[in-house]
Amino acid sequence: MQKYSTKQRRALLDYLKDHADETLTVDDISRALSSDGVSRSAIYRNLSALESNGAIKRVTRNGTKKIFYQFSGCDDCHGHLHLSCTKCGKTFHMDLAATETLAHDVLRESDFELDKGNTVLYGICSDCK
Amino acid sequence: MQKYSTKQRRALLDYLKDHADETLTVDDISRALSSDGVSRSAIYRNLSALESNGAIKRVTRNGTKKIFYQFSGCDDCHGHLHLSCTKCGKTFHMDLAATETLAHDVLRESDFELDKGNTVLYGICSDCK
DNA sequence: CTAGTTGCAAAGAGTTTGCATGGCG
DNA sequence: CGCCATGCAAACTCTTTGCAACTAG
Repeated sequence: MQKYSTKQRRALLDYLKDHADETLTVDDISRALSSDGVSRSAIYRNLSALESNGAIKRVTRNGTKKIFYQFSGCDDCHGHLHLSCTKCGKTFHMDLAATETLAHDVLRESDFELDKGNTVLYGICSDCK
Repeated sequence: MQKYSTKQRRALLDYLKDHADETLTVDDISRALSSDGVSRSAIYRNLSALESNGAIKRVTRNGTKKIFYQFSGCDDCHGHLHLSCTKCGKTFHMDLAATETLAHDVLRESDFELDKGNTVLYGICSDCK
C-alpha cells in the first residue's frame, strides 16, 4: 500500500497541506482536484490510506452530519492540541507548553490519559468573537 | 414540533437516559427498541429533534466513520466537560471546578472561547489503562 | 375532532468495491 | 515488464421523505 507516487496522490496531499488550517469535505476536495483529473474513488482510497497513516484526520463540526478531513502531519501538529472554530471552521494550534499543562491537569484531575492527536477543542476563535 | 408524548418517543428517551454514559449508534438503538415497536424512521426523526433541543449530542469515536449519539441533558452534563474513552466508549464527566479552570486557561492562553457542550476529550480512561 | 407522529417503502446522499485499463518504478 | 493505482459504474449502507393510517390531547 502506498508504494507508488502518482499524480493523483501528489495533488491530494498538496491540496491538504495547503489547506491544513481548514476542515475539508470530500466534496471540497473533489471540486478542487477535478481539474487535475482526480477521480472520486482515488480520493476516497487515498484519504483512507492517509488516515491510517495518521497523516490526516477526520473531524466533525458542530451540528452537521458531515465528515471533514484535515491534514495533521505537519510539524505544527505534533503534540499540539487543535482548536477548531465552529463558526469559521478554521483550526488553531494550542501552544506546546499549554497543551502539556492541560494534558497533565486532565490526567491529575480525572485520571484520564488525553489523546492529543485525536482531541479537538471546539469553540469560537478570537476573530469570530 | 415535539408536541405529543408518544410511546416511541418515551421509549427512545428512556433508553438514551439509561445509557447516558455510552455512545450509541442508530443500530444499537434500533436493536434495543425493536421489541417496543419503534421504527427506524421514528428513531431518526426523534434523534434529530432531540439534537436540536440539545438533549442529546452526536459524537465520533476514534477511527470509525460511524456516528454515535449520547444523552447529554442530565444535570451531570451541564457545564461539565466530557471525557470519552476511545477503548471502551464510556463517557466520564470532568469535575465542574476542573472544567472551569480548563476553559479559563484555554481562553487566557489561546484567546479561544471553549464550547463545553460541544467538546469531547478523547483518551484512555483509568479502567482501560 | 385535528394536528402531530408513525410505519412503510421509495428516494437520496455518501461511500465502497470489482474489474479492466493505465502508469510508476 | 510486473504490480500498484486509477476510473467507471454498480453495489451498498445510511439517512431522509412522501403519504396514508394512527393517536395524543
